[in-house]
Amino acid sequence: MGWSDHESGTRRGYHHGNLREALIRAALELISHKGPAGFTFADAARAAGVSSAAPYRHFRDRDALLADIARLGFEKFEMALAKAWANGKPDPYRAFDALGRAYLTFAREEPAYYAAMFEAGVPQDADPGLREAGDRAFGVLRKACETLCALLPAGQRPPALMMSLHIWALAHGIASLFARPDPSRRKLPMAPEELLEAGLLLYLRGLGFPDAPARGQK
Amino acid sequence: MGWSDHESGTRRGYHHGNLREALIRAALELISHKGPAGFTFADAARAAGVSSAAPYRHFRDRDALLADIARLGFEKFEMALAKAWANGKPDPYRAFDALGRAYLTFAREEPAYYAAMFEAGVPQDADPGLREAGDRAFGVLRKACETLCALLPAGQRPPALMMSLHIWALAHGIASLFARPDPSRRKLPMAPEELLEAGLLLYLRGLGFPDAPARGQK
DNA sequence: TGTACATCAGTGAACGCGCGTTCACTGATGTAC
DNA sequence: TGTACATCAGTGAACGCGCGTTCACTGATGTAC
Repeated sequence: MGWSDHESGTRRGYHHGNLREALIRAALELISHKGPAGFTFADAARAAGVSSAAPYRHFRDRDALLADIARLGFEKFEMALAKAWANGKPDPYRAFDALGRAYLTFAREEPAYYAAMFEAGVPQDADPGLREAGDRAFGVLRKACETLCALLPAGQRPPALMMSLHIWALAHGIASLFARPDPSRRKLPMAPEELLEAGLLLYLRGLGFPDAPARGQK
Repeated sequence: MGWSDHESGTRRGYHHGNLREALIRAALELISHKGPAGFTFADAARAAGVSSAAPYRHFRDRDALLADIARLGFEKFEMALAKAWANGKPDPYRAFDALGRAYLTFAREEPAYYAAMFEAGVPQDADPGLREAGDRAFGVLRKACETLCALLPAGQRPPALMMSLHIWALAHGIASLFARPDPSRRKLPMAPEELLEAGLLLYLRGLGFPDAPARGQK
């Protein structure tokens, strides 16, 4: 033990220097291996290389740590979705497709964040800013739906809020049933991304959007 | 304690007589209040009014109890879905709508079963028959999709498997995001049932099914 | 119908364990002068 | 530049608690004869 790198999250001397972040990283690691219910405050302290009393300097209790992880997760999620959406570039349909893929990629590559955000049962008001962070992430999806809706002739535009809730539910359903690295997930005869893409395509068609081959002709 | 009713799950004398069922009921009660992670074997024993060693006569451990609950849940779920589908009566569209409603009703009214089935992380092979029970429940959905697909002209029929996976994901997404009695659920500007119904309608339209008003004319 | 006996499904005491939490403490850091 | 001091972020020992699990046991039930 002893002296070691600041960024790795391990000890640096008597003062850790970065314990808050180290605890979060340790908790993420534990959650991704054992589920959100399968980690304890003591576990996180041990993994960070500090005594079991040290975490209390940074978090009121285990729930506060989980809520913080959920909030951070929504912030990262928002960034990932916004990057994929890319303000609707190169065109709204392609950007929308990328958004869907980004959703599943996040769920698969950040299962610990995803679990803290959606499955750990963290109350929405557990952390000031948790709900806001969640709303901002959802906002990216909603903005994308608004942009798409605006492509339809006025009078044929569906409510963007309803549309974004449908998309969110479909993506979340696919992510939690089929795209999680978890022993309880279901097997699938196709990639989750393909399933989502096909679902989005059909849903958009139902809303009156032109089919993909027809888009180029516009 | 002493003598009491057999069916209520409480004691009847030295021998409980119905302990296995009583433990399951106690666990369901605990899960619905504290989540699948929030109950212990000892809790269940206490709630059933027996010593903490008694459950070992009926279940290998906590996980075996949870797996049994998940299996029972899938069996009840299958029955609820099959009843709603009613073999496609009075007509496939109406039956399909009822199926969607039944999905959300189950998730809302049996949150403990639903959590054990989908959120407790119970491995698919934890219990002989767990996967089979899940497959049978899914089978109802798939059968309904096949029936609907058969209404379309040959050559325009989507793969029923893909269709049923989309429906399942959408229903599960709505159920777990919006329809659970849980402090972490999101608020919604409409009833989950309406959201699902609208989503199904749009999805079916995307697949080429005629709109609802047009169906009566067929 | 009665008796002996096997089996079953409970008891309750005990154990080790790890968690959450508190506490007085102490080493390290930053700052006023 | 040095010194005194306040503050911060850790330690480690201790505690009570409840869980999981085992064990010898015992009361109740069912059955053979």
